[in-house]
Amino acid sequence: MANNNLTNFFEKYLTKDPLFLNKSVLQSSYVPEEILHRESEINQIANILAPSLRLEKPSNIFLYGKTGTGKTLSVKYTTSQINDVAKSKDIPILIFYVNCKLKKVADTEYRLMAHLCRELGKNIPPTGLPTDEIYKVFFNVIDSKKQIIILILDELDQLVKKAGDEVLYNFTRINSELKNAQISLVGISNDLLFADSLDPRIKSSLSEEEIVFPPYNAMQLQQILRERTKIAFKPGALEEGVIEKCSAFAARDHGDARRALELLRVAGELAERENMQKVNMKYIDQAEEKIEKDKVIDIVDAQPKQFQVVLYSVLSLHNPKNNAALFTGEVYDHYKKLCTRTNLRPLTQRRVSDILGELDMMGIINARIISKGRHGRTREITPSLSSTSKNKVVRVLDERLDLT
DNA sequence: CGAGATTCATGTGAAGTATACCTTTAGGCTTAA
DNA sequence: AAGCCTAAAGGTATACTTCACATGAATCTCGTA
Repeated sequence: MANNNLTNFFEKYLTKDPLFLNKSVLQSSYVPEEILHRESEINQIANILAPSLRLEKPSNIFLYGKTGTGKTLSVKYTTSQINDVAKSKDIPILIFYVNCKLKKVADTEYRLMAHLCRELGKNIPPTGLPTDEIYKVFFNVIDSKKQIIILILDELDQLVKKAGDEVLYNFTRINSELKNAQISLVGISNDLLFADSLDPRIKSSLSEEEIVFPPYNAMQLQQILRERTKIAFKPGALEEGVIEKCSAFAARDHGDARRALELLRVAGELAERENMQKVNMKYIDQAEEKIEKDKVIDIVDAQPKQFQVVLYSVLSLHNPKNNAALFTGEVYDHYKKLCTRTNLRPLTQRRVSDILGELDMMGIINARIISKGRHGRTREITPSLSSTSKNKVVRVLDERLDLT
């Protein structure tokens, strides 16, 4: 009879009136027909990249701006237009988009190059080849004919932080060795101070042009949301004031449009699940919470086991009542105990120290290095999670780790 | 009382190791003439 | 004799370990007011 219930459920589900017309419009990968409030930035990018259509190498560009200010969107939009023109006129332009943040895709020099070569149809093993070998492959494929290559490196700061700036140096240098093709780089970073940490030579050649993306304000966010909801939702599916609230939420911290859209989408999903005819305010609050939780859990889930154990150690030692900071030593001791309990070979403190640093970079914990004077130096660690998502993370980790 | 010297608990950089994976090469076996 | 397969050799990237040295403010020491 459980089956009957289910069939019932599904049948009912089908007869239900969906709130959404086209949910994909709210996803961050969606590129709308018209991009609001970014005309001047798009124009600049277009101007800079336009020479590529005449097979001249465009200047390298560096784009800055906080998350969700439309950097990626603007670049993708402009380059896809270029691509269209190039296709129709048979101009040889190759455009690559690489997100350097994705682990296992482009977080080291080798992996970035391997990824690019694979895009070009070459089969590159995940390890084993010398890095210059990969460069050679890349070089040869690219230089096989006259063409312009536009290489977009999103979240470039992540790559440089992990792999150093040599990669960029190689890219800027490679142009002088190419006989036929030319590469231009489009770097995207949401860390405004990032460029200062680069080698000055690299910095000057990489940021021949610079564009800064300012955050959207609440009014602009509202317009953006309105445009998208027209396509995404059934007319009248949103209660009065919902859009305003979403944009206010997102404008509060640095005008993040991606966040506003996600908020709206998740709120809609929650409302639909509860068979509501309209999305009202309370779902936005719920959505806010759900998004944070899901995001963290996705990240945590994708981590290697050792990272999870270290995180688990931090979370279980942490006392939410007094929110006292933890120190590396205690975390490590507890971690070792956890390892024997889960039959895992413990890593050295050296490594755990690095792992804590990486967890900090991911924003799951806060780790600040302090000196306690006579009592040495250590990291001062607190989890940076709301208590609900912390509990959920602990539960997920429990499940993951106890199996062994 | 205050300027240095000391000290502690880790941070951090460099170099080394283990593992997993790659290509190349040489030897041995099979096959076809 | 040519062709194919296999295993060994030689090479690399990555995650981790080992070793050694660096840090930086609380605390101690000791000379001086």
